[in-house]
Amino acid sequence: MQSLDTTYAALADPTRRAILARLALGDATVGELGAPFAISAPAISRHLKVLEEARLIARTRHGQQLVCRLNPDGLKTAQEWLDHYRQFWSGMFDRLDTHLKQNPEKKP
Amino acid sequence: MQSLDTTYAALADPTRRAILARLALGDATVGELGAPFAISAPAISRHLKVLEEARLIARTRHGQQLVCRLNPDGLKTAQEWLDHYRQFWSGMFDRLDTHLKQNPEKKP
DNA sequence: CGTGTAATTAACATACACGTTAATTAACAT
DNA sequence: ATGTTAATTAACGTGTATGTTAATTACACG
Repeated sequence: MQSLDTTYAALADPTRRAILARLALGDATVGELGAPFAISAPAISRHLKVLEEARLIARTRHGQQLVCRLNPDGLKTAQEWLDHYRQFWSGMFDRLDTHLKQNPEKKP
Repeated sequence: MQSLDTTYAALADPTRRAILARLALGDATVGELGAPFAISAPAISRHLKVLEEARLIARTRHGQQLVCRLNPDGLKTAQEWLDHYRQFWSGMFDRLDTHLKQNPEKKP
């Protein structure tokens, strides 16, 4: 995948965002990532699968353990879409500001 | 609301992103927004409600019609969270780059 | 006041998201 | 081989998301 759908859907879950926040501090195994949460290992495994399919993380085997690492690809996708509209909104504010300065003290 | 959950969940739906893209071109009524889509008016209405609760749009009555307008609040929320991690990832790439330059031509 | 148009809410069907426990695969140790 | 640990897949329950059609509210107009 890696569509915007899967990326934003992945980010919509607080557990998955917490996992990403943890990974921002450094790579971690699946077990380490799941430890802070009060949910079962299979639940964590599915969250990681969602994050992987959204290209937000990547996993590599290290002997018996799977080490997880952040992957910028997915976030870049999400951010590029947002940036497109941020630019528009900046323009919108500028025009509003200009308009108010040109038509001061006027009642609607 | 206006939590990250609701914001990203709102962005995860392609119909809602298309509505936002349309609104970036200018304000529009509910009817105008729904016209391009092959889904019923109630479905559009619920999409707009989701976008409104995520603070991605705002609606105001204009006589018989409801005019929809983009609202930067929700997107700012989403973008601030992403920006936090973009900074981290930039750092990650810089460190990787530095490492490769300091240890050139070395096999893993 | 009655009629038409814009939009929402109500009631319902169906699919997917997220959690559980139990069973399975993979890697390592004895 | 046997057992242990790490992690996933299988099977299932339940709530929420998304769509439908039918009914309802809000406004405008003659």
